[in-house]
Amino acid sequence: MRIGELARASGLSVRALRHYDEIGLLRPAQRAPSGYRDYDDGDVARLARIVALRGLGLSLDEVATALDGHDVSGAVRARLARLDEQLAEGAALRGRLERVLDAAATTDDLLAAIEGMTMFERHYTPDQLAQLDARRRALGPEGMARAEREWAELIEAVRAERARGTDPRDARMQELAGRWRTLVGQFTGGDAGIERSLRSLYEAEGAEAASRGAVDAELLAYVGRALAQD
Amino acid sequence: MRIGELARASGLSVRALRHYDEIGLLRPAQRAPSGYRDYDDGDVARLARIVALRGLGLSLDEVATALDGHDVSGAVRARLARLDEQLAEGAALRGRLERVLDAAATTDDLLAAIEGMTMFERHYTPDQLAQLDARRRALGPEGMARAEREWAELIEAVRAERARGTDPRDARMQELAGRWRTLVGQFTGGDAGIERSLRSLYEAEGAEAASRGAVDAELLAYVGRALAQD
DNA sequence: TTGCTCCTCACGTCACGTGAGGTGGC
DNA sequence: TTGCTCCTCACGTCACGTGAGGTGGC
Repeated sequence: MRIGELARASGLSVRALRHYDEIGLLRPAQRAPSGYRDYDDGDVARLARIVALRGLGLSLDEVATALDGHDVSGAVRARLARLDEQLAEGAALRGRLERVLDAAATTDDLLAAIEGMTMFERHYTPDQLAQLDARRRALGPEGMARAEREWAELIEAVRAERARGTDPRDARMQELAGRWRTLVGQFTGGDAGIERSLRSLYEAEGAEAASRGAVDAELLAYVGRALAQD
Repeated sequence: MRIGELARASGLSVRALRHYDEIGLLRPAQRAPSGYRDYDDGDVARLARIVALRGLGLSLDEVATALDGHDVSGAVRARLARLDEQLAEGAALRGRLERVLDAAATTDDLLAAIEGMTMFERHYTPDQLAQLDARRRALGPEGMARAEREWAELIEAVRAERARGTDPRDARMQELAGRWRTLVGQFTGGDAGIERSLRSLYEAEGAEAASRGAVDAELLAYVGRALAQD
């Protein structure tokens, strides 16, 4: 059997068969005096196994090892384990892509969202990220929009008091500090680990970057003084 | 900012940054007289976006196009579509791997199962494969074991009648032909498309290969004559 | 002068695809 | 002699890792 015939029969390219020869995976039984490769029945049978194992996503190296060492089922099990990892990673990435597209209308928003997400992922553990995500989903789109509005109003109100020079111990500021605590609690869900990660995020990245420009270090310090009054 | 510093800050390797320079993705703003790369704030900002988009699984080419053409969200959407395809393929492969491992105890069984599956996949459409799979799952493990036993007994009985020279029109063979029809019907579920695919499988691959050695062409012809009696 | 950081080649990776240039078989 | 099939190099792919051999900066 010549190489073109075997290629047609197997659905592989002639180049692929030459490659298998080069790396020693499938050496034809003979060479004609002209130099033509001559495959026999044993070669055809071996190729069938090669094609089968390749179809399961094994590398040529793994195929060679499996066929020669006869631990095919070990190789298949290893492949399954690897595939499961890949699928898990793929699913995680899919979630990220969808969240990014959800969060962003413009290109700048989108890049900001990606960068924010990356920053987030540096400071929260995968478990914590899953918790936060679950809480967001529980809120639903209107719930999230409401939370964002509440934060924006609260920050605006604090900024105004600060501009007026209100003392942090003043009753008006104490009321705002109470609302602040409630909203933070809504975010952390009262989880101590998430609180710690949140603090580390603000310390490492700075208030502006961590809040995506919503607050600055001075404003946060002012709120901090009001919170410290209780 | 020199290259080592930027590498530490970004978490990339020095080599990767040089590579980005080589392909024009991130050219440092300046070179020191010594030839040292000198990155400025703009470079750092661009790198942040590069890292962000790479983290979503875009190729460097796509990252460059997205950043220069400003269609980042298009690129992200395209990536999501590609990822969905990959995940679907991965899920299909996972199913194949599990079925293969389920079906096979020894290495030879396993290779036979893979080759049989590949042959199957050449003759049935994906929809038909899904139907067959659903029917198998509905049967459950005991159901499948029973069906296999029934086939084995039936084939043995037919072989015995043939060896004795029984006429296909004989009542004993007519009874066996009836059981044969029932079992085939159980497999095809009465679906005409699957019947056609089954026929094409046997014609193209031959009775022995198609039945994985359970029957040969002569036995099948003998049963065919009995079935033709009605 | 000694470490440290930087520089430019340039090969290797994986499984082939794609020519280029040449020869055997009917 | 003419197509067809085959042959052997050898480069290109993707995103770098990994030396080799050499030089600037404190």
